Amino acid sequence: MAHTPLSEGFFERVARSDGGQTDEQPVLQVIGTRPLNNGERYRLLVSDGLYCNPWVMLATQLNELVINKAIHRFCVIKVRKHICNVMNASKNSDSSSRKILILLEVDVLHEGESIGQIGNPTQLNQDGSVSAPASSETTATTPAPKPTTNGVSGVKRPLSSPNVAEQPKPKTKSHVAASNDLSKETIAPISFLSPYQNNWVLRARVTQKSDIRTYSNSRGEGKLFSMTIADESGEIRVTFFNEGVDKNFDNLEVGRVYYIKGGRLKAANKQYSSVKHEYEITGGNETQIIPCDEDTKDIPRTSFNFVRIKQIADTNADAIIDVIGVVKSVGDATTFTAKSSQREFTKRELVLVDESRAEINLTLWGDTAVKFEHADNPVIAIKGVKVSGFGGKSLSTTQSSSIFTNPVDVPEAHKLRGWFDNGGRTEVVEALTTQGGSSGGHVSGDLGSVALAKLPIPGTDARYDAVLACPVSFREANAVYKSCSNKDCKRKVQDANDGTYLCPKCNIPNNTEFTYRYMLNANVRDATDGVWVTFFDEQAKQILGADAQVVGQAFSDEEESTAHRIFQEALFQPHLFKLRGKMETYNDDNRLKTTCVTVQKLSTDEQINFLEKEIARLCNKLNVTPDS
DNA sequence: CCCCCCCC
Repeated sequence: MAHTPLSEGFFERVARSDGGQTDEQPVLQVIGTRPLNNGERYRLLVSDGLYCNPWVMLATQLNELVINKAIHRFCVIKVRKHICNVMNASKNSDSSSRKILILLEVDVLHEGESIGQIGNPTQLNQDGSVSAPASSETTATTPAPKPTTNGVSGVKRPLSSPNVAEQPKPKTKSHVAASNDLSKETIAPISFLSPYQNNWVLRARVTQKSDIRTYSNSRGEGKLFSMTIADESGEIRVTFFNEGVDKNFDNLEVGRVYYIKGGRLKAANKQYSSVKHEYEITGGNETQIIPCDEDTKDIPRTSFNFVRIKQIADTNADAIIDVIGVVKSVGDATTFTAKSSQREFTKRELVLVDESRAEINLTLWGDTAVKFEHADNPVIAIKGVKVSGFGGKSLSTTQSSSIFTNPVDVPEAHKLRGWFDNGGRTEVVEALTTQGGSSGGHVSGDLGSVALAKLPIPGTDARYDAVLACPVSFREANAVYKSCSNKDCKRKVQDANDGTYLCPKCNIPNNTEFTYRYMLNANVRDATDGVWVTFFDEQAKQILGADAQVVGQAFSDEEESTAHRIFQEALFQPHLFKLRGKMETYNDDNRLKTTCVTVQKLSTDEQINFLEKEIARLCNKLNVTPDS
């Protein structure tokens, strides 16, 4: 079948050019495709008729072409736009630099089936170089390449075209290097790593390094640290244990480039890491790490996968993500004792904001919390921070989080700096974390209005809603009850009508004492609706401004008017109520029961602030910008 | 081989 002629010799011209850039728009044939990182991007085996080049990647925006099979085996393409990434294995050895072509714009000229393979192309050298003019097919006289078990680069793993991939490759350069000179070995791109390859050597920058952590479990105890390394192709997490910690921790520096050879690959558990790679490396005795002090400009300095703050609203709790934001406010470091474990903790709360018009609370822990003293609104980038469901959504550092303050190599940091200093500072944005959170449990659903707080809850979980509302009516008569006088017992006592009160729980005989406590039903209303809410002692006392003893005594003394005045004065006072909604079955009826968890009296400024944030939230939801 | 990461 007739087809457009291939641009014969194109790969040879690329190989022989400086930097690999040509002005050509070559016509090429795709011999095979292979997904990398679970289809995150595609690597192609491509022929120009004379040479077959495995170092071709499809730009991710063109993934669709492979997925919908527009690009498949033996199809002929015209490359409208491409770039060439040169990865230097060694500065002093041009022949060992590898040129990776990334196809940016592609037209598919012919489907593949009816064409078949065009010509009999020769595989390029493993480092992407050309040994001899393709016209002189003298491959038999050139030294054989290292056996494919070498696996240095991933080339040996057949793409979808074994007949081509397994052809003997012409080779002029030996890749057997002295073990202490990794720089002479062929370098594998990180994104190509898989457990099916051995003997790889990476040239990668350490972009993040954790502290050393010890652990103790049923299998014993030990210590470990992990780091993220990156090259132009991607990033991967590397973990060292025990002796590996002693051997490597002090020698590894964040920001520096190393040759790394040897280590076991295993599936990465995404649950614990934000690093984008299907696998991770476990270092062992065989692992060699040697600093690369040559020109390393080609290796990226950072490897973040930032999630915009607004996007965290839709991110599951417990996810580990990378975040960048301006520190809008910094709390003090505080130390407290956890009730459950009696252990002492130090934490510090920050508020992070970004251009997505959203802000979120971030809790730092331990040493990180103590040392974080930046009052001047720095930009911080965090690699590996945990999303928490507390108070809506919040963030919490873990021992493997790394914080980069005002990072110079992160373009987003400069953009954020500019945004914050030119108006962002005073912009009203949506708060993903309700101030102070709710008292435990998980928060879901919308925050902000009584109408939303009244919606039934599917399932059995509780829902927490923060509303700015006023009490408009009280059930005064049943506002207080006589409770057990025992400290911390809130049970209602039975009045024996002989001056003694029996608590069914504490069972103190002939107890003449009791304590008045509130269990107050109030109708709480905002512009959207009203809802009946139960207030227990502490919260009721806050809105009424009087102890239950005062109200109880007034009722008991038949001075209802005294009690009534207390209720009257509490009407229509705006508060920020945290409401807890839970479905309850009552007479076969499934209805929402609402109790008040916290009460906060708001100043006028605070009320305005709350309403502005609520407007910002709604605008974010509708994707509109509020008129100022 | 970790992966607990804390509290309201």
